[in-house]
Amino acid sequence: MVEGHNGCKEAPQSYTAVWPEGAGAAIGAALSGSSIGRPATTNIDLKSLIIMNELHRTRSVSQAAENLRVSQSSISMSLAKLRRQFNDPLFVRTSTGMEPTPHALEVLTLLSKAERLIQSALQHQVIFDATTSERIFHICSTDIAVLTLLPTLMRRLKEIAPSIQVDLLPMSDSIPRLLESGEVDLAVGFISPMGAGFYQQRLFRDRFVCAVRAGHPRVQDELTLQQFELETHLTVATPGTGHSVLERTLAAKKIRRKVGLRVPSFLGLAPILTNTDYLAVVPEQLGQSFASTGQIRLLQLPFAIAPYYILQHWHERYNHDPANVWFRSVMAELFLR
DNA sequence: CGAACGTCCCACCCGATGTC
DNA sequence: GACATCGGGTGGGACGTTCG
Repeated sequence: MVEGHNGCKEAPQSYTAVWPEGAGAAIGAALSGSSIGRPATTNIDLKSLIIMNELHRTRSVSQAAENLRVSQSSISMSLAKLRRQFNDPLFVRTSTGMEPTPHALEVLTLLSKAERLIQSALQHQVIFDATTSERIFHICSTDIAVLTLLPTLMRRLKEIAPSIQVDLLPMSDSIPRLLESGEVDLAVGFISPMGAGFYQQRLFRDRFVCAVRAGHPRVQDELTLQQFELETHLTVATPGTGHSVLERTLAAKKIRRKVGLRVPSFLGLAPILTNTDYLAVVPEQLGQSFASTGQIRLLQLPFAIAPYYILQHWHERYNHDPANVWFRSVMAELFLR
C-alpha cells in the first residue's frame, strides 16, 4: 500500500539522507561501547551527527551548511550542541580549515561503523530455503482436504521440501484471528469472505453432488426432487465454512430434507453411506474419492445450486513473508486450475 | 595592516506539541 | 480552539584568522 501525500507540507530543510530515521539507537549503542564513553546526553540528535559527518568531509562550517542546505548559523549551533554533548571542541580552526580533534576522529570512526550496521540492517532480507527448512506450516481446512488435497500436497513436499511439516487444523469461526496472529499460515476451502486485511486466491471450482451407495434400492441413475425430499439424509456440520450455502438454497427453494444422521466430519461419510440408504450432499471432489471404490455413486442434484470456489486465504501480515509466499505458490502450482 | 573569508552569537521567527 | 512552551531555523553583526 502506498501512502498518499495527505497534504503534508514540504520540509523546509533538505538534509542529505546519510542515515535513516531511527538510527540514533544504533549510533548510541556504538558510541556507548567505545572508549570515549557516553556523550553528555543519551538523546542523540541524528541531524547533528549528520552535520558532524559533513563537517569532517568539508572541513568547513559554511560548506557543510551549503551542502546540507541550511544556514551557516544552524550548523554552528549544532556544532555547539555536539561540543556540549561530547565535552570536546570536536573541530578546531586551523590554517587548513576546521580540523577534527582526536576525540572527534574516534567518534567519526564509530559513526562509520554504525552507518555500516544500519545499512546492513536495511538490506537484511529473510531468506526461506524450502529444501532445508524444518518449518511447520499450520493449515486450516475442512477434513475434505485430508482426502482431496493432502495426498497430492504431501507427495510434492516430499520431493521439494522433505523436512517441512504440515499441521492440519479443523475449521472454526476463529480462523480470521488465527490467521492474523500467525497461529495458522493458510486457510483453504470453501470459506466465507473474511473482510479487510485478508487476501484470498481462487484455486479450483467445485460443486455439490449427491452421494448414495451403489446398490441403493430406490435411487437409480437419476435423482428426482421427490426422492430427494422423501429419502433420509446424512449431513455434516461445517462451522466456519461456506457450506451453509446449501442450507440457504434449500430454504430459499422451500426444499425439505429429512436428516437421519448428522456427523461432525466428512471423513466418516463413506463407510456410513455404503452400509445405509442415506443420501449425502457432498462436494464433488470429495465424492469422486468416495466413488473410486465402486461402492458409492454420484448423482446430479435435482435442483440448481451455484458452483463455488475453493480458495486459499491468508492475512496481509504474511503477504510478503517468504515462507508463506512459497507455501502459497506450492498450493497454486498443485491446485490452481 | 587591512581586506577577505569563515565562525560565533544573539534576537527573532516559525512550526510542532502539550495543556487547558 | 487558544495559548504557552520548546526546539530549531534565519539574518545580521561581532569577532577571529589567514594571507597578500
